[in-house]
Amino acid sequence: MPELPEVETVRRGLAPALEGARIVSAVVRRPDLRFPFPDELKDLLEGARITALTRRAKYLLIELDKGTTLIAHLGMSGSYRVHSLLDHTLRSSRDRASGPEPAWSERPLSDPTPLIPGQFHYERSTLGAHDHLVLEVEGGAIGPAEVIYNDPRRFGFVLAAPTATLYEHPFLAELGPEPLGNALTPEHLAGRFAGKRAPLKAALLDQKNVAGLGNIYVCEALSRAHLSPKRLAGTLVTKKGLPTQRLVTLTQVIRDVIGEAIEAGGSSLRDHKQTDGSLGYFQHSFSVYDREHAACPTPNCKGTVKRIVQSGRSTFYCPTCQR
DNA sequence: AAGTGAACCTGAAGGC
DNA sequence: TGCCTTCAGGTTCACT
Repeated sequence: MPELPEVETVRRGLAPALEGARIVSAVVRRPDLRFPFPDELKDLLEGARITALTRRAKYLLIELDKGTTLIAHLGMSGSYRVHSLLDHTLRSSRDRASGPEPAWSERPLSDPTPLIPGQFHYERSTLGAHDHLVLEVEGGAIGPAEVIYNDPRRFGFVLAAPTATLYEHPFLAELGPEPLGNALTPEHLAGRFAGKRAPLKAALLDQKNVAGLGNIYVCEALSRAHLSPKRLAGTLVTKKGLPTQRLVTLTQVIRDVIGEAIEAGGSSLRDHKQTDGSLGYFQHSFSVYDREHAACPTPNCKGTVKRIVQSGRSTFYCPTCQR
């Protein structure tokens, strides 16, 4: 699922449950995802307080008060869901304000001890085969809750790194600038692209050049910039190593696309849901992604969106107006 | 050195 | 219905 806007949406969805919360229990339901889980992950998590929940590129960074930060990646199919364990009365009054009653279970836990004195504790959500990590937390903004990581394809992972040297971790050290940060400039990209013979599609997917773009948003950015995904990256740099006007435009549309997608809650393909079960809606704004044979959305362009394969992945673009 | 393709997994969708 | 193929929002590794 996840490119930068989707991961940022996940982060925002998890923050009310996790930030400032204490992890009451952790269940690790298999020994590994793409990589083995850290040794004693369960012991590391249980009793820890989450002091910050941030994001870098497509990585979620879960900072614990033990001097350790978890580096979590969603791979292609990872998702989190949050299941409130709040008292029935509290949930009812809150949910009445914003929609229909949710179908939570009212059966009490086998352990009748209330999580918080005076509150009733409801049954945990039913777990499926691909629910790999289950955290029970309390003390975040929404109170007691379960946070469950699901990942059918298991391309995602959770690693632990010392907080003090977090950004020296191999997965973070070489990342390019955040698309919405000040470090992403036409000059930066000119420096990265100069002399490069890789097609723009591949150059923008390379996380060392700019962080957080994936197949969707590269296609969308190139469409808006009217640049062919097959054009060589080096052609956007002058002989003196300066950005061309086209590269200035490309830099701006990357910001625009990513910013708009975050505001829309990301893109929901194949029924992917946010942490609260709702859907992002940026997919309705796609210009070209997954729109093969559709009319090109560029004003006055009579072209048709075409699908090609570049380095084994689908690229969607309009050959008429993207040059 | 840099650039391309295969590999890692499961599940959904489409063709026959 | 069922079987087969293809494809999927990512990343790393092994080859030219």
